[in-house]
Amino acid sequence: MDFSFPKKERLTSKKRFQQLFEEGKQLTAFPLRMYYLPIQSNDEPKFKIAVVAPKRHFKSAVKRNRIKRLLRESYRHNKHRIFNNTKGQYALVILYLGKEMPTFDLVERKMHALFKKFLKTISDERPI
RNA sequence: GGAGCAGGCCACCUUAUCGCCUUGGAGACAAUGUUUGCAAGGAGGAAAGUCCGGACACCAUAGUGCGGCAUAGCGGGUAACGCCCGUCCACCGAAAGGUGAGGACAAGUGCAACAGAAAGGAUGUACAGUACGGCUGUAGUGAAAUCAGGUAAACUCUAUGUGGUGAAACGCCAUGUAAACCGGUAUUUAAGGGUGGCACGCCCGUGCUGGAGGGUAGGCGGAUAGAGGUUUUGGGCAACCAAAAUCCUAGAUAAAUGAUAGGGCUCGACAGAAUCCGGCUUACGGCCUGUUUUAUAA
Repeated sequence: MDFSFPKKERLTSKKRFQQLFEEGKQLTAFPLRMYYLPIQSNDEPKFKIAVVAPKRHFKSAVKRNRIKRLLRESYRHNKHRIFNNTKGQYALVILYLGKEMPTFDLVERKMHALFKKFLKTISDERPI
């Protein structure tokens, strides 16, 4: 299984970010929230993703870094779950809504739940 | 040992697995990019606050004068400083030691509780002296009573310094339509306008000519080898300076340096580079050295 997380799979365009928050749909598995939006691009990978820890809740840069690392790590371990079961390309943002520092275990469990929801919603949206 | 004072050092370690960023050289695709595996490197003492000082870049809204602002014993260090070192003085402390808006009241203006006749255009009372002039001395209140009085973290004056903006600066490339955009040159300074608080000045015009511009948060440069670190020698009380040898030590851009599992110990605080340096300030765990004082209680 591919556990890598190269730069190409990251969401880096500011334009995309704006678009995602304005037009994207959201799913929540507290304390995680996902924004997603289908995209069309030939030379880009299946998913482009970014993680966010708001400054509002965590003033310390060290804590924000820690949360983002946990989220990235969790995504990296679990991305095969959505890679292998979807068609089309998506841009994703995963937001941490909580106000307390999470443990890795909690983030893992919530990430599973979030992906499950995501897969279900995607297949419902796609009448074949 | 207790209570202080000064200075220095460290910033959990380690193994495995899975990952991230940069650089180097190798292979493949193929044209300077993608990809595969390899090697090396990968946050701080404060990276923080953005409070001072510079480097660098751009802008006549950049110049000149006034104003404003900053600094303030004396001497030295430095690229520079409001920083650092030495030293005098004042204050705090039993001491080690610490603190410091420490220039000028002999330019002008203002202010001064209580006490006191009177507090800044002085001169009342008593006594004594007398050149008989509120002229001299003493007493009395007060921190201070005519003395070149005190006070400038009072206005003020003196000396020195000071343009503004800030890497989202700035330069280049790509995409792409016309005038507006920029440079050169000729000519005119009339009205009006712009301009960091004011004045002067400066800029804005038109013709010709050459180049290509606006908008875009695409890419590259700026951008990491530097007022650099370490050691030795020499100079200096010191801050620091000079010479030689040696080392290369993050460079991201929605932003890398991590996650999990095991082991160990003294059980890990504050905290994450963003153009780069020198300081200051604030947050904070631990260890060591020197030194002052106290005590013989365990």
